[in-house]
Amino acid sequence: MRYFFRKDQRLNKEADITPIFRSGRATFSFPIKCIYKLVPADPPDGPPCRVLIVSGKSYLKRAHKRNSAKRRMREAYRLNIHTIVPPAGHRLHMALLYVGRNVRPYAEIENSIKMILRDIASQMG
RNA sequence: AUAGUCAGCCGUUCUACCGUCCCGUGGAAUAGCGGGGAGGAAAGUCCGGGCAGCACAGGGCGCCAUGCUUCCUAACGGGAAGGCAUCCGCGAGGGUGCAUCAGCGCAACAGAGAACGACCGCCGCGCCCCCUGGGGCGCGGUAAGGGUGAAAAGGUGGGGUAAGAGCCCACCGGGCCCCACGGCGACGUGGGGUGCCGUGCGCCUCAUGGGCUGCAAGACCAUGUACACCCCGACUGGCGAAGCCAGCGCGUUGGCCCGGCGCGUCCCAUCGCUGUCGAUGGGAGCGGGGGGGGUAGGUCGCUAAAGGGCAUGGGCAACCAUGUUCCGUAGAUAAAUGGUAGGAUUGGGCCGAUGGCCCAAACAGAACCCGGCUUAUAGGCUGACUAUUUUU
RNA sequence: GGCGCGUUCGUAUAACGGUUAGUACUCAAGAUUUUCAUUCUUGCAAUAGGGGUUCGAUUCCCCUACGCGCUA
Repeated sequence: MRYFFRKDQRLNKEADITPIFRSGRATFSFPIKCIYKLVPADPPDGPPCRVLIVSGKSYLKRAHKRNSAKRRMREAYRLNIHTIVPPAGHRLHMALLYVGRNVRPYAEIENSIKMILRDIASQMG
């Protein structure tokens, strides 16, 4: 099994991002909040999931702390996203929001990501 | 040895595996291979430049910034070396300030008075009263004494006087003028003259500099919309015409003025006595201004530059010149530079202590690029110097 | 990212560098009323933090923290 996470698996267009926050479903496991939405796969040969990783300035004031939180979330996502397979013809768009007031250790963040992914998988199944 | 001052530097490291951004190569491919990937402050955005767009003939006023001297620099409100005053420190050293004062303004409360200073006090003269020493009233002189205040009109002593006062004299402090010497200069040292003598802040004045906006600048492609809407537009005279000149009006350099520059077009209808002329109304076009609509995707700008190291020479130094050096070079854009495991290093704690175990790893993350300043920073290193104690 | 602005009692807001930082609402106590409300009287309560200039700083200057706006 290969774990990778490249640019095309990220959300970077406002047209994709706004619908998630407007009409997505939410789940939460401290310190991460997740908002996700199933969309039709168009074009159909893209990746199965695309993600937006956010650590906001209102929770972490210093830039290096925001960077660190983002990197740990991204690493945990990279190693665990293969556990989710969206239904055929659909793609999963999700936003991971860091809402802790300080940066937690990697093991804690990875555990949180696993619980969120399990929750999403059960709701889709 | 301890405590400290100044200047400069470093600011964890190695291996394995899994990843990520850029460049090159490669290819069907997002496979593979090779190379590179945060800082001394990347920060605050406080100064100065480069670069880009807009505006621009030039001048004056205003506004803003700076303000001892000489130098460095692309430039600076930065830096270096100095000068003077003042404060802190035993000291090595450190902090703050410095153009001008001709004129003008302010100095709450307190106090007689904050600048044309008489409340008390001291002294003189006139009048009155008791009566021969005082008291009261009036007119003057007086800044030596009092208390207030952040600040009270140079200080001490003597002469002088009705009482006093730089009113005069000696010494001291400061200012101004002249001369000599030293220094590029700020200034210093010495001599002479002059009785010139309260303080702080601000305005004013003088000199120098500054056009405005900032890479979300700006250029191109794609998508898409609205050739929509509102406001202003004016001509007159001279020369035979074209055109030129003068005046007038409008617009314009983002505070204002002068000045400069640009524009002031054409058609139709009606009326006026012929017309290529005039008036009124309408329309079009052009110019200028206002206000609005759409896109939020991509490419360029974009990273090698006032670069660093070393050597030699110049300079007290900041720095400059020459030579050499495959020493090195992030370029992302909902935004890469990371994660895990093990070891080393440093610091702290505990124990059965020349070892073992546990914990921790400063401040902090590029967003167009440079030069500074300021602020944050665990711990450590180097050099020069100071004070105290001990030894030789 | 760039540019600009602000921070005063619990809340909203004033201030020429100069009394004990003012005003309104709120809050507390008292008076009025059989009681409550209204009204009246009295009181509590603040210059974001740190330095500098000044005799004296909410005000002027510098640094730090926090908040807000504009900008493709």
